[in-house]
Amino acid sequence: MSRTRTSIVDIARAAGVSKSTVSLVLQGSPLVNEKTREKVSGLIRDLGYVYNRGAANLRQSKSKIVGIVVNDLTNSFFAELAVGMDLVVQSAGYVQFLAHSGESIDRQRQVIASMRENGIAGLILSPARGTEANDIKPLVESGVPVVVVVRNMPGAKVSTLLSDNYAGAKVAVRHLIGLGHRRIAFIGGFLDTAVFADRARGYRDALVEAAIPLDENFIIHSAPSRAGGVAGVERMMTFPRRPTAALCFNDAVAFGVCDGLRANNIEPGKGFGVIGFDDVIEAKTAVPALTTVSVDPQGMGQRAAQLLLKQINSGQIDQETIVTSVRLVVRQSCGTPVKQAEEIA
Amino acid sequence: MSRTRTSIVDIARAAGVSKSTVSLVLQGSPLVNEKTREKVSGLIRDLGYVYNRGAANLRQSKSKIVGIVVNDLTNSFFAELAVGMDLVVQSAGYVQFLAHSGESIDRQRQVIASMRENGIAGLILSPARGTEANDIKPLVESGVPVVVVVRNMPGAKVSTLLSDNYAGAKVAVRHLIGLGHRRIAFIGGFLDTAVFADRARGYRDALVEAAIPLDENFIIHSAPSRAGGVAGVERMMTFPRRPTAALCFNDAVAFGVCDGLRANNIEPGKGFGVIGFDDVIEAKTAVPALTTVSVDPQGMGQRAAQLLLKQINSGQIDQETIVTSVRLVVRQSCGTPVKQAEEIA
DNA sequence: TGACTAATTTGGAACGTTCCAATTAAGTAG
DNA sequence: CTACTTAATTGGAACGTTCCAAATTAGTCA
Repeated sequence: MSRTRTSIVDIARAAGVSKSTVSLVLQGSPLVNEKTREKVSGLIRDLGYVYNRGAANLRQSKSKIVGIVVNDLTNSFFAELAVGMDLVVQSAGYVQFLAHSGESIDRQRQVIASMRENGIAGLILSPARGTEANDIKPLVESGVPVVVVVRNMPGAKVSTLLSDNYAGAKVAVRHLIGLGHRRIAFIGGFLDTAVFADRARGYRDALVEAAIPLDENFIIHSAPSRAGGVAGVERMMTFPRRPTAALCFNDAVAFGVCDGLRANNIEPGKGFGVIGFDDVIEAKTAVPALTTVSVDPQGMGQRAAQLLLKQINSGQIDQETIVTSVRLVVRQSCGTPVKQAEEIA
Repeated sequence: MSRTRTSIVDIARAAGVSKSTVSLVLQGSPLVNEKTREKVSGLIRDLGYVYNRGAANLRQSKSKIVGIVVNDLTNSFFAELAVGMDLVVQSAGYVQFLAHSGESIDRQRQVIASMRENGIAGLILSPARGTEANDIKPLVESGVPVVVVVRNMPGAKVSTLLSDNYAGAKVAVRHLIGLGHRRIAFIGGFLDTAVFADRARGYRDALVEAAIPLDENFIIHSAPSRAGGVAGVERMMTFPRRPTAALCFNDAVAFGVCDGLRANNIEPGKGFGVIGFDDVIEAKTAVPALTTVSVDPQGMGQRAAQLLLKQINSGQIDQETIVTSVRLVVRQSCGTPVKQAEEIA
């Protein structure tokens, strides 16, 4: 029950050696004699010493901490994204501050400031809606590498990791067209985001490509959540000539759409084709299993973290934009046979 | 593009004042003259000074960082739990290290060690399966307050926040019995957890209470996930005399059970009653809306964080165990009318 | 043995704060 | 003007590391 935690000099004193030597041992330096190393290591164990990384950080003015701010942790897409980051960050010997902005810009600003005070070596940001380049400008200018994921932030001098939303939407709609659908809706998503714009563009272009006239009513925006999907179906049901299939903004919306359809006695996959976007874990086990554009959130999180760590370690903060490719995973929510192999986009 | 970040002495020099004064300003001390305060504050803004909390922590040997380790962030129950904690932790001016153990004890041990080196003021742990009191003993003994949530850890000298799993299961089963069900299954969960034990006990006792003979086969354990729910139904379908309703280990399992039922052409809520546990966000919007035992994960996270902060601030680490009450939220997955009000347990 | 090289070890200074005791400045009462 | 109180300000030590230049010890060769 020692009141004050034992430090490097306590170890030094106990070992009859200088604090510098203990420090060398801690760093695994080859300069220290095998005998003394053993003695010191033993004492470190016995005295229950715990390294004070804060002190080290101060001295070296660098840290082994990265910040991660995610707009919505309760959305499994982002949760998985975070888990992917967690994985590589931990394994690289770093820890994360991981915070949830809840789509609040204020909150996001606050938490980034707080992380900055605590000395992060880098930041991964999945920005809240409406985030501007200015919001992270001071951080960026102070030389801390920043990686923006999922949503892009025009004007920000940072690296960005996006999924190929345009291509994904396009291939999904093509798939529906290939199955004979002509009246295809696009459901969910806020129109003020770049992600929405890209996916909607892919949707439109695929229709144009097949010479299918575009009905702007068929683009139904709503919250990008399960509830939003249900709401979208409600709206859709009021149309005189209803769509026969829908590409959904994301998987959450797609699940909501399935729920909504059932509430209207339409069985998803039978009377109506549903395609999601993201491929969250549940997409595979849901009934019907969801045909969706796989973004591999966990993999994306990993790549983002790797990108950040690369920049941290190299001291090089170049601003590359990486667009990761996506693939359509065909399952059962469009009524296609179960046995069909997963197709590559 | 200054290479070295500006510090308190830079401000002091610029203001023609001593670093001590600047420090006082930073702390909002009433001792400093209004004029100098203004001058200093102005320079702090202009020079883009950012407070180095690490240095302060070193001096004061305390920190404004708490650690949170969660066993599975991809499970929305835990994600919401984390969000609740995030909320109160941030608002109290703290930041969190938030990590995902993925049910790996090794990982958990590692990450806790790492957090310790980085100097956390307290830890909230939702332990990985099989965690032992020993795993956090050194931390606890060094005087860092620890709050364990959701799963309890016998033998650990820490505060614990649990939901009333026993009562929740009991009231749920009573509800099913009240609806006329006699053959009721309990699906999902690993049998080596205390949570499982408590819920199963509630299940059993409710049956006993109604003088319904217990069929041990009806306790079907499987992974506490959506996939586990599907698997549970598969098993159940092989029984000669099948249950007519099920209490599920958690909502994820319940959703899986619904999926599995549909795959067998049974409509949940019509031919079969389903009750979940937790009341995650999606429970309300799913179709059928899930009748479930509401644990209010977000609220629970908040309470856990409050408990921790209380201990941090008071320096008092008493080990209280709080069992939060739960309530049955009746929705549509047992076929009860939509209009029925939510009942209090 | 002496001189030289290689292998270890070691004092401080430094990182950016806080905090205490002490100093200086400004009022105030006699 | 002195003595005293109150208001502001300040230097320096301390927190636990790292890092550098320098010192010590051991080893080797002639």
